[in-house]
Amino acid sequence: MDLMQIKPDNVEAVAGFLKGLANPSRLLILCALSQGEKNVTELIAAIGLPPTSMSQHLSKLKTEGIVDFRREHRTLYYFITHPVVNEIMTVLYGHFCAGKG
Amino acid sequence: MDLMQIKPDNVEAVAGFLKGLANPSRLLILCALSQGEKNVTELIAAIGLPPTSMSQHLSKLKTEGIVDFRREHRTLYYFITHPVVNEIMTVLYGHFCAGKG
DNA sequence: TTCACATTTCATGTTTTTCTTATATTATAG
DNA sequence: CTATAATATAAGAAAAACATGAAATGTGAA
Repeated sequence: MDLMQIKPDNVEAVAGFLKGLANPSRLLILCALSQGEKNVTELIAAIGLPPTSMSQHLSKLKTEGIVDFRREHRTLYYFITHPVVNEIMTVLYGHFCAGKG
Repeated sequence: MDLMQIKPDNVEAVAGFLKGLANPSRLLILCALSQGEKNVTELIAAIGLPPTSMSQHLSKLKTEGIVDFRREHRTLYYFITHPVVNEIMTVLYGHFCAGKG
């Protein structure tokens, strides 16, 4: 059973992806986006983060290829692009949150 | 579909867990341990990390509850304890490594 | 054009991570 | 008890992440 061996070539990419996820604010952002796309103002309202901070977190998520956005007039709608995000979030939810309230 | 909403109370714990994983050296350590327990010397040989660095990474993994060890004479055998680790590694492998060599 | 809105970028300070070197602990052998 | 092997802890500096406030960008409205 050798299925989960990550190749050395890929290790940096995987670590970068995980770093993208490994922050409380970004996890909340991804939870919000897992329900569907949201614009920055909506995310700020939902999570209670200063606009500047929100923008930087979104930028980091975008750099890692985890989210992308589409523009509609002045408004940017962010959405999850990385297909593995929902899988991982589901696994995490199942372990950390299920059966706790 | 609200399955992957992580509660605010748990967000710090989840982020901490992900930070434990989000490092190239620690991913390689976990890959090695996913094949079964290994002692520190074996891990050093397998991954090529200075002993001090290895010890510190193992310590961090232990702090996050991701690994534990058992002692046998002078030798400490580390193993993965956190049940969600293998699930996550499998998801990551499937996305980042499968079909690439 | 001028103004306001939505969002980003820049600059800066603080905290966290990571690496490195040196020292310490623990267990076994002699 | 002394020496050595296996591993951990301490302490330092360098690098990355994070938060904050000020200024800038791009878009649409008047």
